[in-house]
Amino acid sequence: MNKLNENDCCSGLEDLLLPRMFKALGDPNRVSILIHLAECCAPCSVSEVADFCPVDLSVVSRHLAILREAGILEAQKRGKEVYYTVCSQTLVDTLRSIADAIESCCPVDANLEGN
Amino acid sequence: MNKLNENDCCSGLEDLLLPRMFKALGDPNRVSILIHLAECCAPCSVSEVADFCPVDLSVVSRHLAILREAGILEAQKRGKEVYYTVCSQTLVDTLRSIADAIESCCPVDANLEGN
DNA sequence: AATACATTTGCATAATGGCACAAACGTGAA
DNA sequence: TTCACGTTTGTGCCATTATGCAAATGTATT
Repeated sequence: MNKLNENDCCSGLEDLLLPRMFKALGDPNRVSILIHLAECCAPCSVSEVADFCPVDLSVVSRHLAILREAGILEAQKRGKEVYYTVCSQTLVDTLRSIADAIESCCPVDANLEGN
Repeated sequence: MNKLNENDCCSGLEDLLLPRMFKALGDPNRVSILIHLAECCAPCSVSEVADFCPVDLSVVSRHLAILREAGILEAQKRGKEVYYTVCSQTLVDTLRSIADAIESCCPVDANLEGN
């Protein structure tokens, strides 16, 4: 009858579920930018990304910055242009770590059958 | 030199990166609610969750509804109370699917070494 | 039916976020 | 230096959202 058994199995979750990262992925335009960059498989400049986005170039620039600050994208300046790429390894590792933490905490999906 | 090789490797990403889900995880209070429910490992009523949240009970009720509509939580009514639990299996599967899709698209983290 | 309790919903307010436009900044070339 | 180009930043507008409080709803008990 341990109704509130606060085990610390999900201790890592607090460090993984960073609102900044999810906030960055909470906007449709940013998601489509991310997908575009992932499909591109090559660094894209701000202007190139903007060609695929229905919003102003300045807005795209801000979206890219938000994704970069969230650790989802990486930026590299080459001359006048700034090229963005997906931090795929970081992103993949983070997502899997979150999945592992949740799984280890709530093993068999012990959902609403209790009590 | 295929600068814009639009391969469809990440085709599944569009169906996985749903803004509603990430928007739900983009709020600090909702994240802490989720972590609390995960640590609880047992269904929690709205009032129980509210005891751990600095905001009003009505706000907690709304947060729980948002997480439920995002497919992150599950609700079950028992008498006067509503018990929430984490849809851990769904959540874990979704996160791993996203990770797999990104990984298969951008294999070795082919980041900023191109060109 | 009347009451008590848990939750949800209506409403107003303050904060945040996305957007376009214009101006500023940085960089390379003439 | 002057210029053109790519990007970022300032600003204002509008939509969305988080919040608290009060009222309404639902549910079991008396």
